[in-house]
Amino acid sequence: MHKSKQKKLEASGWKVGSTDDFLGLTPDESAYIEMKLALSSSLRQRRRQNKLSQTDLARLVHSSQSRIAKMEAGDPSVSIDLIMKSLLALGASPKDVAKTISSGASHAA
Amino acid sequence: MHKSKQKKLEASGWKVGSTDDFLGLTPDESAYIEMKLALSSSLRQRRRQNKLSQTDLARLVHSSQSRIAKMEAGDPSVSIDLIMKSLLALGASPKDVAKTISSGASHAA
DNA sequence: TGCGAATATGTCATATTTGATATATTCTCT
DNA sequence: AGAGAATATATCAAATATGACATATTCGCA
Repeated sequence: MHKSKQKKLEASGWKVGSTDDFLGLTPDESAYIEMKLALSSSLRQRRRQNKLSQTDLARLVHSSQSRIAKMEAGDPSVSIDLIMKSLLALGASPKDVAKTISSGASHAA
Repeated sequence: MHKSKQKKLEASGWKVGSTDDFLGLTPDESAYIEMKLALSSSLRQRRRQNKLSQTDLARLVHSSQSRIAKMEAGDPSVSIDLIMKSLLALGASPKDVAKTISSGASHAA
């Protein structure tokens, strides 16, 4: 995770310290963000596979288009809870969720 | 949720009636609760492995003993986000989190 | 190119989650 | 059994997440 990823994170609205090792984030923080981003992109992928617009999905999960957009962007204002609930609503199983998290993880502890 | 999983949960200190025959829960809802309970019991397990009291862990994650207790109880008032962040603070990796979710899941897709 | 649909971005009132605090209950010893 | 630590439960003000909405931007395609 280096320059290119930093850009992504900053672009997503995460406040990122300026220069340090892992972008000024503690290992915990970056692990958390990694999981969240993995889930976010999984959500977009599944929504598209199901041929739904963000508006469609919003109706399905009783939310709004703007919030779906924010989920998929990994916006700091959305909780992992909400992303997970949406994934489940799209037919994902807990095991699917687990796989997503695993695949997003860069290095284990 | 069947025998083997129920045993697992009970072994990690949980009084589990049954999860997915909770009355009136949609599959999504029970899947969500399953994940949450799996993470909850994993938290307790890890905290104990590290020989920390709830008060110790509370200090570690800048929370309070009562909230740790609620996390471990799977209280509806605590988010999965918070449980995950606490797990990471205890040294769990995203892959560990994924494994926990998988092991708590009853039916794959 | 232009038009319409999809998606992104920003704000806001309301709802939920949070840490703190107090207190009750349950464990763990001797 | 009794003391002290650990954990559970309840409540509350403050912080954060939420859906709704308005609007901007990007996309797909004829």
